[in-house]
Amino acid sequence: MQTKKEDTRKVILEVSKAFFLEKGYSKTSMRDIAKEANVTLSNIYNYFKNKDEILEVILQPVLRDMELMLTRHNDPNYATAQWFEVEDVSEIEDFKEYVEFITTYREEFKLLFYKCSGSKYENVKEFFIDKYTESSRTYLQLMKDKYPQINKDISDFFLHTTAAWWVQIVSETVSHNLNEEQILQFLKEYMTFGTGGWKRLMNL
Amino acid sequence: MQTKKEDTRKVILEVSKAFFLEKGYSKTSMRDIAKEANVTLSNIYNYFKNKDEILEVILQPVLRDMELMLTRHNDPNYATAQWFEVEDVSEIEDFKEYVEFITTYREEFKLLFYKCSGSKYENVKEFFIDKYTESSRTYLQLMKDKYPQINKDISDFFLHTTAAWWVQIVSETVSHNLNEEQILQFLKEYMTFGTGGWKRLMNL
Amino acid sequence: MQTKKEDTRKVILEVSKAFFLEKGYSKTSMRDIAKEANVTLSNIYNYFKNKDEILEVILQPVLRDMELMLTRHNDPNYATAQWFEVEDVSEIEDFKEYVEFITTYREEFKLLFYKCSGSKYENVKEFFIDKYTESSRTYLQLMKDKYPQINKDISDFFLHTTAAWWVQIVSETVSHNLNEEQILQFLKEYMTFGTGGWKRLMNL
Amino acid sequence: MQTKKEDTRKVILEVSKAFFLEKGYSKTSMRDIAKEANVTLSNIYNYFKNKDEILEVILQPVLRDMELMLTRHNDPNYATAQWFEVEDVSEIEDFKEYVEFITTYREEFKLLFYKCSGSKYENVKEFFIDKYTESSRTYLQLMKDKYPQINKDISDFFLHTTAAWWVQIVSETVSHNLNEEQILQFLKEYMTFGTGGWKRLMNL
DNA sequence: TATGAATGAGTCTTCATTCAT
DNA sequence: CATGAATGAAGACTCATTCAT
Repeated sequence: MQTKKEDTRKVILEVSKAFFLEKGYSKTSMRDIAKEANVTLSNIYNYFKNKDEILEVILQPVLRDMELMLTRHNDPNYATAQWFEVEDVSEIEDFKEYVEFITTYREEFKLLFYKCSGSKYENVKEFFIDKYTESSRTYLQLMKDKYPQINKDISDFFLHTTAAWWVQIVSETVSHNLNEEQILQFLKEYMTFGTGGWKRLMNL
Repeated sequence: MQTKKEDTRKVILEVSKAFFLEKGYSKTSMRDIAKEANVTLSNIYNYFKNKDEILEVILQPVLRDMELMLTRHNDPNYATAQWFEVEDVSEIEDFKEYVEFITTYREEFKLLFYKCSGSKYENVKEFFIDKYTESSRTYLQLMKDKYPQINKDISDFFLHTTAAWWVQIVSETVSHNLNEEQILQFLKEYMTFGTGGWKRLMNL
Repeated sequence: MQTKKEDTRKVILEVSKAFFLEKGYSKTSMRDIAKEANVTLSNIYNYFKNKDEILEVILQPVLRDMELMLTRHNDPNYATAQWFEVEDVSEIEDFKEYVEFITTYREEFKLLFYKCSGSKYENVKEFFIDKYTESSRTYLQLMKDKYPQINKDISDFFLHTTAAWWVQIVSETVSHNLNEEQILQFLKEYMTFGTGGWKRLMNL
Repeated sequence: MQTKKEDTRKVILEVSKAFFLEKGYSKTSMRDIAKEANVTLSNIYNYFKNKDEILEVILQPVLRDMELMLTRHNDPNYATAQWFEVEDVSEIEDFKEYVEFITTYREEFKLLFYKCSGSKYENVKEFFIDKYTESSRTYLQLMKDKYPQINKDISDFFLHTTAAWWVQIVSETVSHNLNEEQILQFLKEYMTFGTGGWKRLMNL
């Protein structure tokens, strides 16, 4: 039976994703994929130039949306409106967006954070943390402008650390298969803790 | 000419450590090590029974001391005396111990946290996080006994998350090559932030 | 130029068989096979999953037919009709089957009985002897029912020993390259000797 | 502590024997031996020129005595006095010698028959069978001279086969750890069976 | 005699990738 | 698009043996 080109491609991707999630990138062989996808080994190379590219294609969507999200959150207009001014944490708007994001890309995140050692993405975590740190830095600057009495000596490393915490949270939310409700409950705790922490640290 | 056994052993260990740090455990081959150490491949096996054992020997000291530290910190007497009752964060005693620990084992930590996928240690991080979560849980229980008005609904996942944060911090302190002073400054921020956060979260 | 898959496979099998017969299983290396078969070492693994499987494929037919033969001969109806009731030994029916069996699988038997130490078949001889002993035991029981005056004290070890003799005979028939005629002559002697022996031993 | 030369040698031999029996010749490494014998690996080579020689020394006594026994039994005077003229099998003289021989060299026989594949002795069985066949041939010739009416057409292969049976028996007696009594009982069965067989085969 | 150190040729096996058809 | 066949470099590990001291 003849399969349409796009179908084959899709099957390869699905099978690869499943294997990567199950055994990890480097412990999945092209042969594994070929066999499970009912495709000849060599035919895979008609669709993807190598093993790395398969992973690349799989991760492309998350990475793109992540990028988008991060740049959007770096927008000054967006940034200042938030967080530690809030009393009732559940009011915060972008919770929903965040939760949806996580649940949409659950598997891709797992892949990204736990299963791609050996590939060129094995240091993605660092990359995101750096991006997020950058984002926090900008935000903090805005805060300083707005509230001049603020503690000015927050180290870059501390920012880095909170960013890392955040990324860690995303990856664990995903790996522990938290459902939407659990995520929301957790986020409240996290925000409560976070606002308390930031306020004290900033002498607000 | 006869090289003293301990010399060769040391060279192998040093070379291995360097390679592991540079390229990661699984991308370092026994041949790499042999060549760089000016030793025949097979001779390595006169010193270590396999690749894993090399890593084991390298990591043994950190792991032992880490274990010691963790069990000591799990002592209830020790646990309650700390943290968010403190006003001036810099008073806290074991900062020094912690800092020394990190600086002593800088490279081993890097190895442990970033470079040993493919070895039997690839899940140490999870292991430590779990240990630490357990430790936090105990601590929280003690707090609840002491302050009955405390917020009782802190989720286990949140505890897990803070534990992960902490482990993350250790690993980053190390990977960013923070010097003692920087670590100390950071720790103060961290404690300040943390006490603020916990107090708010617990309605203290 | 593309060789047909079955050709290469066949060549590998033939070369392997020849080597195994010549040097034994464990002293034949995959390299030996590859070189002699004009195939890359790794290409062998496209046909067989490991060294053991090569031997397995070579021996499969004999083992299957052997199994068949043994189960068929364990049939009670079959068993009692035979042997020491016969006066003229050459009447016995299944001589032909047996002889054909041996001549068909001459080389495989050699392999099986003399050349596969180190492989998972290294204890086949014991296996067959045990099967055959079991078979003899059943047969003897039937005889006891039929001829109550029979000597009842034949030790299990003796049965084992005759079974071993039989298996030994098969393996030697093969290793000495006896032709059909020689086998037949021998079988007559064997039957004559055997009936004489059993009759005396059983007081018949 | 200084060990006397002969002691070391003895220890090496004992340990080797134990290992060979346990794991087989080729799966026992010189290192295994050295470690267990508390001797340095290289020191073994001061006592034996290589691995094969160790086995050689271990097997030397059995082989020598076996040789002696075989040549003695080939003596015409000795040969004719025996076997199928006897009515009560238990009268036969050399049973005791045989049994003692087996029990004395039990372990060496095990080694010889089951555990030395990979060594130069891996075909000892064939060697013994051939010797024994030769012996039977001589004996048969003597019989023919004495009883002219004897069936003259006993094939060499049949002789070979009975020789093989005999050797097989020795090896199994040993591997099944039969005690003296069991050996004796078995020998009676064997002789009874054998005389019955030979008489019928020879038309006596 | 004894030792510690070292060696080199060897084992089987894996895998991403290429190439002619 | 698809296939079957093949490849080469690499992987970890083993082991009898030698050599300088």
